[in-house]
Amino acid sequence: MARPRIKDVARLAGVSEKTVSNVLNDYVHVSEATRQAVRQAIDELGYRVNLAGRHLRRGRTGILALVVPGLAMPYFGELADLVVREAEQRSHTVLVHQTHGEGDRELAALDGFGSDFADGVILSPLALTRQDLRRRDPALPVVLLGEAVEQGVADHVAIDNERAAREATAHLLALGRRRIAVLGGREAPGPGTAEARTRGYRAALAAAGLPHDPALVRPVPGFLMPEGARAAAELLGGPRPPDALLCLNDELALGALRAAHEAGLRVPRDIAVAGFDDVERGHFSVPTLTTVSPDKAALARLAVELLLDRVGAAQRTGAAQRTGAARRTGAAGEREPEPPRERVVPHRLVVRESTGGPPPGA
Amino acid sequence: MARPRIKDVARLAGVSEKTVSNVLNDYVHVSEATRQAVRQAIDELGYRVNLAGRHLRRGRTGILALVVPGLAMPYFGELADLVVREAEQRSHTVLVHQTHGEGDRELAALDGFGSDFADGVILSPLALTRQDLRRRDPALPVVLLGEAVEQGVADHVAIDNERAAREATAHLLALGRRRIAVLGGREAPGPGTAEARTRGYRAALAAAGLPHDPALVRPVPGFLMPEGARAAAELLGGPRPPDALLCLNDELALGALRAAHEAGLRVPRDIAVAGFDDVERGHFSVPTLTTVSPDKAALARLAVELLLDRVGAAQRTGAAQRTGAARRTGAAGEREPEPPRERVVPHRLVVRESTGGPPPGA
DNA sequence: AAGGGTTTCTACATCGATGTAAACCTCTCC
DNA sequence: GGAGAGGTTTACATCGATGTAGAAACCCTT
Repeated sequence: MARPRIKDVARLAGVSEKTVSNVLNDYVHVSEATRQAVRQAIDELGYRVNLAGRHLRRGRTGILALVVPGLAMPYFGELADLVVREAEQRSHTVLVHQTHGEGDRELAALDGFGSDFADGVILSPLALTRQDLRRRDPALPVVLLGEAVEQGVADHVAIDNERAAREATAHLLALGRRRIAVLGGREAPGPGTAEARTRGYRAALAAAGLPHDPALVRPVPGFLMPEGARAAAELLGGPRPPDALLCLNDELALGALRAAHEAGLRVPRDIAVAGFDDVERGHFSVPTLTTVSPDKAALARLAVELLLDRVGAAQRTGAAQRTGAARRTGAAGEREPEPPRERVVPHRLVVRESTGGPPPGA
Repeated sequence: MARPRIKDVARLAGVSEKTVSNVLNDYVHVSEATRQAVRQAIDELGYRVNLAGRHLRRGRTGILALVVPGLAMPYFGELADLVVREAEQRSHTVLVHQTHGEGDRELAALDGFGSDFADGVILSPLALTRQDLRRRDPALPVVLLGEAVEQGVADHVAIDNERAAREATAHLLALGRRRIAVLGGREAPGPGTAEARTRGYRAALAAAGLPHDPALVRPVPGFLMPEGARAAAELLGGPRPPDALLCLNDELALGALRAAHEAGLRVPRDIAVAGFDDVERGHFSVPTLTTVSPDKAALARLAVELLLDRVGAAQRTGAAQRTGAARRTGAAGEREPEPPRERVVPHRLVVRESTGGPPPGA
């Protein structure tokens, strides 16, 4: 009637509970005969292991937390899709949290719920500082996406943002554009996706021997479409309008396309527009969007891979620390953790109509 | 050093473990003095309850599963955003699963992992049959979104799809359009979002005394942008092209806008386009998109509300069945479950440029 | 001051699965 | 034939929190 327990399976198969557990966990020293008997009892009862019990005993949940600004943003929706698939392939489940860009929520992910439910956290931070990351519970495996923080504090996966921005800017320059604005750009030094991309932009300008006009670097608070539309409208309606917009994500770029349309400008004739992220809508916008396309699948794969690797390591030392044996001998689990790893994911510039690329059919 | 347990708090505060537990759970009969002492010990040690232990004991995880076709689809991304927020407000966490429209994955959500991790499941099914739902474990609380299955099998939240489609069609008719195609339409009888919307479409035609041309009902496999583009291209390039496209979601509609553009047609002059879902992208497309806007926040709120209500009920009976008391008296927990509830969420037709609405600034 | 009723608190068992250590086999080989 | 090796199985303790039942402390009443 009620959901069967290991005890019930054991009784039916005429063996001990531990033997059932051994079968469940593919322990080698179980005779074929017993294994069969247990398997049959399991099938007969429709037994499925209870994760609460296993979790309590093992200290692992099989859940990974994915912490992103928001699923309503297509880039993160697409990314979450891939992370969920990837985790699934490795028999893990994904718990999604949204930060809405708020720093304390990012923090909470690191020491709050993170360790409660999840074996590890994949975090796409916007506001975290280096300090925050230093102060985190070192027992919780973390992988960072994007580059909102300095390197060397945790495993980290991202594209080479500076190079990508340089290439995109160079592409616009090669089209003959000379006043290129950066939507979402930020001049501040140090880490941060926006900062890195802005550096790449300036490097490209410098390489072309062009002067830098600070008025063309336009920060935005949230990297959303409305902000892109507004910022673009202001720039395009201003005294010395740009002839190209390098938008630091596709949301901003799609907003900018709309703004250009409303301003009665033709894209790319009057104004060229490029973005970052290669979200699917950019393939179908009018015009289609030139963009820096990160290898999102690789990003997701690497993030999950690095994380599970850490989880495994934490498990091994943690388990050792816990067992009586290790406790007795003392020094067992005190291995130093591996140093943080950096992984760079490939990207490519996809040229579409918004910077003079061919129509999709061509 | 290691993470503190209730035992440690109890020792430090000089009380029993149960008293600590009582403080943690706001049990009333704890003197103010002890409460303070325990609180202080908790703070001092930085204690946080271990969810594995609690889960095992209580039989509840505080996790809700959200099962959708895919997060890469903006509608489900936006919906997931809202569900996560809503669950958070009620101190629950959301686990996301993707079905990619595959029926067995939807099934797995109902009897597989669903009950493993989650207290309940919010499911947006595409392929499930009534049978599938009947056969599910009745102990697992489920709320269905959209209308892929007949009513009466589980709690269910959706807009009135038939009426919505009727209104949208009526709007197109009022513009003078006479050949209205349905992208994603399906003529099959019975349940299903596409079927309901197609019925609404036909009802509107009938009400206007117009004939029905089956060639104008164009099914699509996955409701994605490329499919919308392709289907629209074929219709628009066909022998008797339509003068309006009722697209059964915004993805299809955005794809159709692109196809119209490539066919050299002006929207809405040559062809009017309307969608469903009101994804944010439609506010910024060129032209902006007329769409049926469901009250997504209400959808998310109701779904979580209904689900938690069921979870609470299941908990009460389940708990009763488990305790010695109930087991002895026998008949305690055998209350019949509440019958399935239907909730209709409001929607409205938002008229934008793609059917002749005003530009956003106006 | 005894009795009845609360409040406050604790000892213990329990949720389900698995690690440990040791018992029990079976077989080999001297 | 008995020691030894190694495979197979089991009893028991354990992970951390909480429900139960009842003891202990307290309060009020008559």
